[in-house]
Amino acid sequence: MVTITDVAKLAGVSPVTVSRVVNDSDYVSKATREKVEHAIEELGYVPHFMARGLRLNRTFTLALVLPDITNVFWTTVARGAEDAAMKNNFSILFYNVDEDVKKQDRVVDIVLSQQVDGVMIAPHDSDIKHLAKLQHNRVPTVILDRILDESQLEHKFDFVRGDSISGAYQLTRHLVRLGHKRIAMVSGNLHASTARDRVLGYRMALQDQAIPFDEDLIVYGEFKASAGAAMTHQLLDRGLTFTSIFAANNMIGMGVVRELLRRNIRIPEDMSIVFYDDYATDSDYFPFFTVITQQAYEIGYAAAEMLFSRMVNLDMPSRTQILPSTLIVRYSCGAQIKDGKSPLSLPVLAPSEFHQTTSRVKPIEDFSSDAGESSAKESNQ
Amino acid sequence: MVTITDVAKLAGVSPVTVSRVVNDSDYVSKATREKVEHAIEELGYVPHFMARGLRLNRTFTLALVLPDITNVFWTTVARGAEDAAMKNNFSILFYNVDEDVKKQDRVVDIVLSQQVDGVMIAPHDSDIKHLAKLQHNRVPTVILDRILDESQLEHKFDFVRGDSISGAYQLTRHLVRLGHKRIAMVSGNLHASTARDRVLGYRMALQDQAIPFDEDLIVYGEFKASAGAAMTHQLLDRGLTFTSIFAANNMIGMGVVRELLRRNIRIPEDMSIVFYDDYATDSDYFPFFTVITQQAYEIGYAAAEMLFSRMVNLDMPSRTQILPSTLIVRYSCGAQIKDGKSPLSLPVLAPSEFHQTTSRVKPIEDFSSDAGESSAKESNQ
DNA sequence: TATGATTATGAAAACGTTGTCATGTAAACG
DNA sequence: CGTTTACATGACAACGTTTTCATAATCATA
Repeated sequence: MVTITDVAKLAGVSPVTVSRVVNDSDYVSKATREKVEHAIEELGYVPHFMARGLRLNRTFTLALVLPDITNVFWTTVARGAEDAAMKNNFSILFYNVDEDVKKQDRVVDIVLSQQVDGVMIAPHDSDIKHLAKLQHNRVPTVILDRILDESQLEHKFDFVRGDSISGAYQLTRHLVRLGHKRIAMVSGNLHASTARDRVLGYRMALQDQAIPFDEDLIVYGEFKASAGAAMTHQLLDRGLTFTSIFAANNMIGMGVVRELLRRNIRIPEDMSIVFYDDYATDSDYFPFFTVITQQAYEIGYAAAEMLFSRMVNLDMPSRTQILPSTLIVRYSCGAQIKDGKSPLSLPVLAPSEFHQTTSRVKPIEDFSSDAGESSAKESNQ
Repeated sequence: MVTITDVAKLAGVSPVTVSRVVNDSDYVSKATREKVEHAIEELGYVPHFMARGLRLNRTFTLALVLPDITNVFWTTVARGAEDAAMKNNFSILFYNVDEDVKKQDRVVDIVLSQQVDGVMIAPHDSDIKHLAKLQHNRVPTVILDRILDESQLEHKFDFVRGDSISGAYQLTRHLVRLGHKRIAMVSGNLHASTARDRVLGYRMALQDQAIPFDEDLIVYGEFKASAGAAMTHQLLDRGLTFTSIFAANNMIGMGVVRELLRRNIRIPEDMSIVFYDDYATDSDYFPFFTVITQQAYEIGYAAAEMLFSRMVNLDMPSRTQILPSTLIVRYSCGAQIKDGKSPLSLPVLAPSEFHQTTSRVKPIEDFSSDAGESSAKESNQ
C-alpha cells in the first residue's frame, strides 16, 4: 500500500508537506504543491481513512440501523440518508436488525466500536439501557420513526418521524366517513411507539366520530406479513363482526390481504382495508389500496442533516422533527364507486385458482450450460 | 473515550494484557482475566476499530455498491450480503451510485480510502479503468449481476450473477408459446451486460422458435421507470405492430405499464407484458405480472461469501457463480384464460379516472399540532 | 539596518491498538 | 537437582496520519 511517506520521498519533501497538500491545510509553495500532486498521481496514492480517523478522532461515517431493509419505507429512508451523507462526504454503515433486541444490542456495540460520527436508528425500545450507551459515549444519535420513553435517560435524543397519530386518525376517519362502524385494527408490536400511536390515532378518530371502541377488534403482532396473516386469522376466528381492517403498516397489510384472499373474502365488497405506509416504491403497478404515505425520503435526509448539525454542537437542546403523512384514497374501501360497485376489487380469483396459477416453472435445462441444477454451484472459469 | 490503557490501569495490568483478554489471543491467568473483564465492564470499554484496523491492516468492513437501493432486487441482494457479513462479524458500508459513472468513480476512491476488506459492486462498465484501481490495490472484489470486458485487465474479477440469458430466453419462449410473434423489447442501457444478455436471450429464443427478429422492436434506455415510460412512448409512436412487450427489468416494466395505462391500452387484452425481475418483495399484493425472478438474496449472500474466501487466498483463480432464474407465470400475458378471457386485467380504469381517483388528500389541520404546514419544519422540544 | 510579519518546510509526538521479543515463574522431566 | 517446557506478563515498536512546535527564508516597514 502506498503511504504518505512514499509520496513524500518521491516528491522529495517531508510527509507533513504532503499532508498539507492533500488537506489544503497550510502554506505550501506552488512549486512544491505541483511536485507533490504529481507524485500522488504517479503512485495512485489515496489517504488512509483509518489512520486519519485515528488521528482526528473522526470517521466521516454514519451508521444507519433499520428494522427491515426489505420494506420500501425503510429503503426510501435509506436513500434519503445516503444522499444527505454523500453530500457531506460521509459514508453510511448499514445494519439490519429485524426488530430483534439481541441483534440491536450487538449492533449498538459494533457501532460504538466503529467510532461512527453519528447514528440513525429505528430502535426496539425494550432495551433502552443499551441505547443509552450511545449517549454515554457522546455519539450524536437520531431516533428514526419512533418515540422512546426517555424518563430513565440522562440526556435526550434527537428524533425524526412521521406523524403516526395524525395518519392513523385520517385513515380511520376515512373509513368512518364511508359508513364503517366496526373497524378492526391489525396492529404492530407495542414495543414500537408507531404501533401505539397508530392505535391512539385510531381511537381518537373513533371517539371524535362517536363510534364505540371495542378492545376485541385489535390484535397485536410483529410488523411482518406472516404476522399480519396470523393476526387476521385470529381476528376472523373470534366470530366478531366488522366491515373493515386497518393494517398498522404495509407488511402487515400484505399478510392481511393474503389471509383474506385465502378465505375468499373480497376487497372491498366484503371487507374494506387500509394500510399505514404505501406498499411499493411506486404504486403505479397496482394503485388499489388506500394508504397513508409518509415522506420516507425526507425522513432519512432530515435525520442525516440533524446529525450533522448535532456534531457541531453536542450540547444543543434535543430536537424533534415530525413530518406530515398523507392519505391516498384508492379502491380498497370502495370509496370510488361507479354504477353502485367498485371499479376494482380483490380477489378476482378464488384462492384455489390463485395458488395454482402462480405456480413456479422450473428453469429450462436444455438451453444454456449455465442454467439448470449445476448453475447454483460455483464453477471456475 | 475510554481506551485499553484506562482499562489496564484500573485492572492493574499492562495494556497488552487487556488486549490479550479482549482478543483471547494468548495466555492469561484466570485471575487476571477476571480483573480485566471486570474493569472493561465497569468502564464500558469498547475496542477502537480504527486503531485496531490500523494495526492489523484490516477493517472488518465490506463495501456494497449498488445502482439503486430503491429497487427490491437490490434491496434483497443487500439483505443477503448483510446477513453473510454479520455472520462473519463484518459490517457493510453501502453506496448508491444511480448508474452514474461519475458517482461510481468517486465511490471507488472513497472505498479505497476506507480500506475495506472487500467490495461488492454492480458496476457501470464504461469506466473499467477506475474499477481496475481496486485490483491494483489488491482489494478483493466481486462483480455483482454483471459481466465486464476484462480484456484490458491484468487480473480477473470474481463474479456472482443471475442467468440473464436463460431468463430472457424463458420469458420470450413463454410469449412465443402463447402465440406472440411480434414481441417488443424495452431494454436497459447497453453499458450493463444484463441489458445485453437479456437481448441475447430474447434473440436466441426467437431464433429457436423460428420467429424473425426485427431490430426496430427494441428500444434502449436506463433501468428506470421514467425511462421505461419514455421508451414505450417512443416505441408505440413508431407505428409498428406488436402484441407483447418484454421489459428488461422491474423498474422499466413499471414505466411501460404506466405508459400503456396512459394510452388506455389494456393488459393483457390489448398487450401482453413480461418483466425481468419481480416487482415487490412479496408480490402477494398483486400477483399479476408474469416475471423472471432471480435469487436476489442468494446472490448477495454468495457474493459476501466469495469475498471471505478470496481474502484467505488472494491468488486463487477467479471464479464465477451463476444462479438460476425462475419464470413465474401470472396474468399479464393472458396465459391463464377462463371462459375465453383473462381473469385479471389492467387497466380496469380509463386513464382519466385513474389519475383523478388517486388524488392526494391534504393532511388534516384541525387535529394535532404536529400536523399541518408547520410540521415539516424543525421544532425544538 | 533592525524589526516584525508572512511564507515555507520539517522533526517529533500522538491517536489506540497488537505483534514481537524479552523476562519471569511454576510445573514436569530425567 | 538441574534442565526443559508451559504458562504469564510487560516493554517497545509500529500501523499512517496530522497537530504542534521550531526553524528559516523572504519581504515590507520604521
